[in-house]
Amino acid sequence: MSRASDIAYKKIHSFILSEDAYPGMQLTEEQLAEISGVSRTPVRDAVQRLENEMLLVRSASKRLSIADWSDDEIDEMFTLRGMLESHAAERAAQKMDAGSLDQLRKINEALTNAVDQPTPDIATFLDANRQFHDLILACAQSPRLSKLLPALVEQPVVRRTANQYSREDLMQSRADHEELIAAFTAKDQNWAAAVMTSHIRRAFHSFSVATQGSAKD
Amino acid sequence: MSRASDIAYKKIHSFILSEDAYPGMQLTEEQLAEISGVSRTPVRDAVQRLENEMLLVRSASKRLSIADWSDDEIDEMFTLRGMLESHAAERAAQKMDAGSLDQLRKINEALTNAVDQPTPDIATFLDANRQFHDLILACAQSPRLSKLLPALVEQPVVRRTANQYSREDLMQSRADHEELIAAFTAKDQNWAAAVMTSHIRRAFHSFSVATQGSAKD
DNA sequence: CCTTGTTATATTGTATACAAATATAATCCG
DNA sequence: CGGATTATATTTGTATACAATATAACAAGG
Repeated sequence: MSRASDIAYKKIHSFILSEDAYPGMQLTEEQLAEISGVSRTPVRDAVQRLENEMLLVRSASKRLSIADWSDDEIDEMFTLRGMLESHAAERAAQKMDAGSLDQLRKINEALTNAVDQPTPDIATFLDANRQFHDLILACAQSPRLSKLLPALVEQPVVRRTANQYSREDLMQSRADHEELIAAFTAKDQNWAAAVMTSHIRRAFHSFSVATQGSAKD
Repeated sequence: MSRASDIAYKKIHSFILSEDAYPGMQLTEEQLAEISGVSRTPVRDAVQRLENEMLLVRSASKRLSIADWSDDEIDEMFTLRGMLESHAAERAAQKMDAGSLDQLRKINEALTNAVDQPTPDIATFLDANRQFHDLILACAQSPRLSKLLPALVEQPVVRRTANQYSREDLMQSRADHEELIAAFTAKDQNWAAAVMTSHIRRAFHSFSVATQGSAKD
């Protein structure tokens, strides 16, 4: 992507993740230009991307605000993500080569190390986790999946809850990844798809519990 | 959407469908501005939308061209569309109300009339077909699905082949729609999803036959 | 005091001018 | 003549100024 509009995208994205932002928050393009340090033109490009990812929403009168998802929408999001990532795993199981398998193993080692700390290193865990899923997506070799999935991963949802994941949750994720690798090694599409489905569904329920818990605070 | 960028979107979209355009065709933003009758600014907005729908593609050096899909990509496209539309039908079966059901029936009547001509009225058929699927999508009440699906429907693919559909194909579509209505009436999610899956898969195979045939010409 | 209509203000949308990047053409050297 | 290299032209990217539109503030009438 181009320079300024890319900067704008990143800056706005991380602003949305920051503490200064909140769901439903109203924003103007000029404010975002201020935050990004570029003019409104590239900001509008970035905003359109973020609208597509549904992180930003435009009201009927074209005003911008940060998305605020209902419980039903989040449920739906995980469901769709589960469908598409399972499908990606299915395809990846067919097309995976030895090099990619090796890389998956390495990534999951890094992930394991991040969890195996006195206090788990969440940031590293999340990064390795993303790499793991991205590599599978790449192996699926479907430009369309690669276009659709990012809009469902929704890092904000992930990050806002990951800190509340228990060590058990993290270890289970690690174990799922191991099983995925086994399925890929066996080139077993159905196995890979099934593991991926439960992997995502579990993430959903961890998420639900975590947010319910925080709502009580 | 806004006025000029909306005009640009429509004009460019129909240009891509027109005879003057062909897959892989290189275009400049200025040309598109010329076609649209507006300046490059709203054209760029429209182009980004069309990129998301993967009708336009940007090369590494940011040059624009009309997408040219491989057989594998088209297969994948129908597969994903099948997954998502089935899911939409599943949700719609739960949430469908009497009014919407009525509307579906009316739309399918119009579709039937279009087919029941000495020479089937393809344009009307396609329009009614789109309305039918759009209404189901609306009933599914999932903003995310509504965002993702349009990128998979790819009207160009539909239109380029619809003229080659036989009357039998069209009648079968009509029958599928009737059965969908029945499934919705019975509020049977599984039934609705299954019918939708085969409906899309059939469309895919009609498409494959049609394009293979035209390739022989 | 509420409602409605009007004016002022803020925000988004568009056009244009210019800067940066890229591709194409021309030139030079081997 | 071929290949690299510079020069030119084309194309995309960005900033800014202005136009259109929506919201907010406020005044007048009921």
